[in-house]
Amino acid sequence: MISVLLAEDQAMVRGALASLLALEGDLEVVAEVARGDEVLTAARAAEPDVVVLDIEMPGRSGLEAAEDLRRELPGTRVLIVTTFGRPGYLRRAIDAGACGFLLKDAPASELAAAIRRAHAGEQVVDPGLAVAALRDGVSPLTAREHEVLVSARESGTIADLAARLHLSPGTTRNHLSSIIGKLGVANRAEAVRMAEERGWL
Amino acid sequence: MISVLLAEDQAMVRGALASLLALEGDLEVVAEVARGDEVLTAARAAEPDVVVLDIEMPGRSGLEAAEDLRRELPGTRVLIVTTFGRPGYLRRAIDAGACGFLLKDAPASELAAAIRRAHAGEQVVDPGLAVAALRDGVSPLTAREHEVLVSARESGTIADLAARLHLSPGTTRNHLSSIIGKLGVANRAEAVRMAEERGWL
DNA sequence: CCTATGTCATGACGAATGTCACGGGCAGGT
DNA sequence: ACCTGCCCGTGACATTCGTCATGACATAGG
Repeated sequence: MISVLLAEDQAMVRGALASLLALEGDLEVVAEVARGDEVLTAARAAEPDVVVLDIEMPGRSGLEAAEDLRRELPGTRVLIVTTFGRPGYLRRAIDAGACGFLLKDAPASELAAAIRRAHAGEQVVDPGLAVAALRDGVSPLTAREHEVLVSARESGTIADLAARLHLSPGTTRNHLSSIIGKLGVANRAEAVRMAEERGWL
Repeated sequence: MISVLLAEDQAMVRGALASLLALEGDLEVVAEVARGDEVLTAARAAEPDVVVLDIEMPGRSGLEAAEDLRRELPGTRVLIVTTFGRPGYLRRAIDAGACGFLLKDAPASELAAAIRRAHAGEQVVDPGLAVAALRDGVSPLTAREHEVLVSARESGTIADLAARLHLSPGTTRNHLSSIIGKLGVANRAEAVRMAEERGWL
């Protein structure tokens, strides 16, 4: 019997996945959470064999939760299941110690199969996504540039951005210019879009 | 016995929802599709009582598919189930003749309940979302402005945008200026963000 | 018929943006 | 000690962007 912790923010999807797994004789959903920051405590309490993590969740992303688990509960296997086939997500998932990376585009039957393989210690990764991750490489941005771009996503003018980052406007523009150059785009708007779709945000 | 057509692009979610509905004794999933442009033909073939539509789908959005169904198969009940609680989505869903509007944030048990109520001829709408739709009102943009904003979402500079729309750069800027004014924002980037989160895209 | 509204266009103005050159400070590695 | 890379800042420059005034044309309504 393989015990499973399910972390997924959308209640309807979570419930549906649970009922899907309930059909399998050898799987048992022992806990469900809706937020990334509830994963660790729930995992401590339920001691599941495998944790299935969505990425986009309130509180804490699935990738961060995966790091928590590796640090605090190294025995548990982690399986990332997400909507978005962002190459950067896959890379970060592997860096965070995940055993597998599955897309919600995959047929429903694959979830149970992936859980079994993860439990057996195998790595489960979508092959097409793996080559995309290799092609796009790692983010070329420095840590600071990353911060700047993240803030730039949700703040209009440069003055706002500079104020939020406690920077001079000139420095802010220099960072943005560097980002734009590295990404080979024309605007900071396009830089944000590219970084988002690559999973570099 | 209520027959259901399930339209949802993510295979895993679709399969999970199907297995969820299979647990209910009075519901039967008679067809599943992954694309919006397959809904109509599948509905003609399967003649379901209720059609459950996701909004974001390739080929044709769930909202467009709902209009098709009302026009071609007026007897079928339509239930929209979506990730995003955009007020504009709700409004457009109602305009398209949908009987219900459900969020994937809602508990899984509500799906079956909503299907039954839709089949019984009732309207199923999230109350909080309804007031939000009333508060935000309809999109203030003209048809042309709407097009401009849609294109602006995925094209960097104004010159690109003008070329794509076969417009003069000056005209393009005027349209954008008008949009920005109506939406009360500062950038076209912010205009895009606001229109997206309101469901006006 | 007149008016309001939307579309398209031009030109001009100020503000915001992206680029570049330059310099100082601070870490890590050779 | 030296070099390299990153961070922070300044100032100047050209381009882009948002705004405004203005005008032409078409359509729909009173």
